[in-house]
Amino acid sequence: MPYDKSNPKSIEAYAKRLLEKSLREAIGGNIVQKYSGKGKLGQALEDLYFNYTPNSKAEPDFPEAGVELKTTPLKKIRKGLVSKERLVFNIIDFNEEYKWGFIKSSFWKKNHLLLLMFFLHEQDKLDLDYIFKIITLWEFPAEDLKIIKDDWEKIVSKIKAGKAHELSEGDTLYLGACPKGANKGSLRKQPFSDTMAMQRAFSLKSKYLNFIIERYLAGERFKINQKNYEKVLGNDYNVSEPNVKYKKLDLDDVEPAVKSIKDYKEGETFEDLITRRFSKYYGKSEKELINELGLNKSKAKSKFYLIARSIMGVKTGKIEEFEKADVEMKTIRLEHSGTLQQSMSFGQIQFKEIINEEWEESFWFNTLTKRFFFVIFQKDTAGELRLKKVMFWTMPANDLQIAKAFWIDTRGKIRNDDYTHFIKISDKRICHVRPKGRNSKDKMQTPTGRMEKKKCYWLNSSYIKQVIS
DNA sequence: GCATGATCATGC
DNA sequence: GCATGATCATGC
Repeated sequence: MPYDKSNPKSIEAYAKRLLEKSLREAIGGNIVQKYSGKGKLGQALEDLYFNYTPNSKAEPDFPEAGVELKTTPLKKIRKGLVSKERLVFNIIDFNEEYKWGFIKSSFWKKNHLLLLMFFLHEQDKLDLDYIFKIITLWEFPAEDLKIIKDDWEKIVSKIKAGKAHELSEGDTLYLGACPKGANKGSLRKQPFSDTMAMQRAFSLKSKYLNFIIERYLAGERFKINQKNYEKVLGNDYNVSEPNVKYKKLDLDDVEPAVKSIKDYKEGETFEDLITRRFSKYYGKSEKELINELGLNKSKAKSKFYLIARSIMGVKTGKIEEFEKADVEMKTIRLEHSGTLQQSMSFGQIQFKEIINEEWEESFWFNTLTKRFFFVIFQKDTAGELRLKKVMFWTMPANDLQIAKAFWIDTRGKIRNDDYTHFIKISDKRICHVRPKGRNSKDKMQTPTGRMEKKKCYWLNSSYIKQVIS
């Protein structure tokens, strides 16, 4: 064997020979037909390159080394290379996963040490011809692992409560429970309820992967037990990396809100900690906040973000945890009476895209299954906005079904070239369609080639009011 | 007072 | 130039 199967560094070094190559180039000759087609790259690698039989066992792919092999696609954007999709781990066995703690969980047993192999996905290429761009061992930094463990606990607590059918990716921050299976409709039994639940797998959010990518491109390398590994490394495995110039990912500067594990109080989750930091400022007016936090008289648009960021302990750039978890922060302003000043707007409806979308891949589904962070202000009797409270939130499964019906209706209207009968706020269906553009002449092309006023997705103010009360 | 349409301001 | 968050204007 060209590598030491009990030595993670050796496995990594051998894997790195694939950098800037495709599997076909590395192996040469004919490749057995059974490994063509979507999703077969990982299996082909295991069988043809690492020479072991692919398995779907509970243990890692390289059991002696405790290493789990993961292949995952990159895509090119203007800034460089980013993750194309979430990284999917093992399927969650609802009937087993809750029985033991995190350390003994199927997730941790299998995935505590990953060999990540990122390849560049290109249209019209077969899997075997994708070029590997990033190959690295990966284990989670302690600060991230804390959040991942809490995420796992949250998923398991929902199973224990007989609510596996209500799981959503937006329940958690880094480790998600994503839909998995043929047409995403595969149903599984759960132990504490008779309701069938959608089959789900553990997954890492695509945004989280971008941070792994960036750290790698910035030159950070896998460091655990380096000395121990180096002692047993023979020259055979000492493969230097090809001299390839990567463009460093130009992600925005980020700073973590939690600087150290020690920031947590006993039993606290990340969300508890953030809420605690905000609660000290409840009741303060906008002006008081700006003064106390020592902020410059802020520009109107980013004012609320700057206040929130500062309370969280982040001085410049963006909030790292929120970026990784793809948390959507929204400011909500309430009248003194408690009603919302306005409904909540989201992205534009892409007329040409929505007609070809399926619900679980749609823009609206992906938006609503995010984790939200609401920062809520309310006007006092003098009309001054004061911080009322903050909350993390994800749309409950029942409401998501209403949003789905709304989305199907909207897609249908656009398919029928009907732009005048969208669901309105007065229909009280949680969400509605409303115009939003530079002005009424700001238009977008329809699938039929006409031009129509730009529209966007909204959540009804009355719905948000009910959610936050 | 609310629904609906429209537009402004900012930053990428 | 355009998307996005914020906000305004009008009419029922």
